[in-house]
Amino acid sequence: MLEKSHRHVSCETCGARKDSLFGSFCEADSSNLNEHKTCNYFKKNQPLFIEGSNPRGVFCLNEGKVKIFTRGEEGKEQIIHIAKPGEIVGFRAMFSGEAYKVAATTLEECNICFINKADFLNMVDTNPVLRNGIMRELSKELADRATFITNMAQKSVRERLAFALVLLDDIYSQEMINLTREDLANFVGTATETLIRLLKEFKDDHLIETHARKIEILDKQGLMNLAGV
Amino acid sequence: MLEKSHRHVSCETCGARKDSLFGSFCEADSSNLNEHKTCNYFKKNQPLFIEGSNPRGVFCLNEGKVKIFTRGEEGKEQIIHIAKPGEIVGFRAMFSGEAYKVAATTLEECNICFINKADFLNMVDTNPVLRNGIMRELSKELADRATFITNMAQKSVRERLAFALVLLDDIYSQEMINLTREDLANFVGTATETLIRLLKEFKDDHLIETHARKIEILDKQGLMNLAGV
DNA sequence: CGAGCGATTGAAAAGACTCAACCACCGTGG
DNA sequence: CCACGGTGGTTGAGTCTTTTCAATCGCTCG
Repeated sequence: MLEKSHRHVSCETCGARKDSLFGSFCEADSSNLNEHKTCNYFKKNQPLFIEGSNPRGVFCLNEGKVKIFTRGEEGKEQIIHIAKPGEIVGFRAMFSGEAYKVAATTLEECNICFINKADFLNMVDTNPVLRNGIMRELSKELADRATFITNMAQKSVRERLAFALVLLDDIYSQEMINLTREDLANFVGTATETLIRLLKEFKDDHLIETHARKIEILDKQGLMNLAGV
Repeated sequence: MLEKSHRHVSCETCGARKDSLFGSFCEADSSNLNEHKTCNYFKKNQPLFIEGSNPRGVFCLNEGKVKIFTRGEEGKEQIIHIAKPGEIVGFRAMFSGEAYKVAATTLEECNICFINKADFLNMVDTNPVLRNGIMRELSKELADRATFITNMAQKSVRERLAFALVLLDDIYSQEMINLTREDLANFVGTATETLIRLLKEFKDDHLIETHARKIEILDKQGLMNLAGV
């Protein structure tokens, strides 16, 4: 469990690192990275950065989950992505030379390391493997977002919810999906009331079960069929 | 006007190049590029590449426009982007190591140069300015697509159409917007019939005028207000 | 001149949203 | 220990947007 305070993690032994963009780092690279990062504890619902602010560096998730979102006209959040341990958050804005167009906020208590912009860019410049990994990651996400757009445009809310639950099941892997109904609605792109009604239908169809706010997936294949994947 | 056949363009003198990712190329770079590219004529509605195929290189638009799209379940197109002269199409898939997740098809007669994958990647490897330009471009598009997703999720069809017309007015700059109603509907993310009805409303409100299929923007600011930008 | 595609219109149905009220859980402070 | 306030979750009813289906029109191409 997470201590309610700053906890120092060493990059050399960090379990999340091997799944990350830094996964290929040799020992020297890792120890260099370790010297340039700081390690921070974040409370639940604490922002990493907000829209319009200027990027100062990147965040490497060691423990906990973070939502990435934009806001529509009336301030309603649209969640674009939910990042899990091992993911680097905020590196896109390192290259665009612009302020953040998205915001990031913790969904749980988190342990997150921070790497300064200059240090990060320096690593990218000097490490071709890291650089290629980043370019691959950027490209893949671009493709993911094209699919996301198509889903939003062409699928019904029911289909999108089924799709979202399948995605979230992977992100939450061992645990159960644990989001407020509002966050889930903002991920699916619908009203909270509509979301709740559909969840009930899914329960009636034995696709899921709810335990308070947590959602247990009973029939992943059924959800995938419903989502049309 | 475009000749109905292959037309050779030299990179050194290409007008579209200076707006492109190759815009910063010095003379030596340009002439190197020129030696590695081929120049091709494309008919209207001719595919550059389709979903699922393997990337062989990148396409540099010299003249004409190209739609980039994915397909939903029933094969319905969702247009993600419309590329204009100066844009490089298909470079995302160069880095992902995967097959194309999107497809590209010409909307008009086009003159398009092709650069082989190996040559392109070699340029990226050896030219830091080009590389940084690409990383900046990838990052910006990622942000654009986040906005796109939010628009799809939160705006009404009317707002999305207004927004789309403003975007298209920039893309078509000097000319009038010239798309089939179906393509426009697939860009906005709606049914063709709905699109036509809304266009009529916009005409009644003196926001636009139609000349056969072409759309003339009369009140861009009015459209922007409607779109909520 | 006819075929066929793209554009347009009408009517009905469905999906989703809004608004309003109510419930349930949780932590706080008395 | 319990009442209180607040947030998050749930339900109902009515409305509106958007889609669907069907039919018609009009232009272009062979």
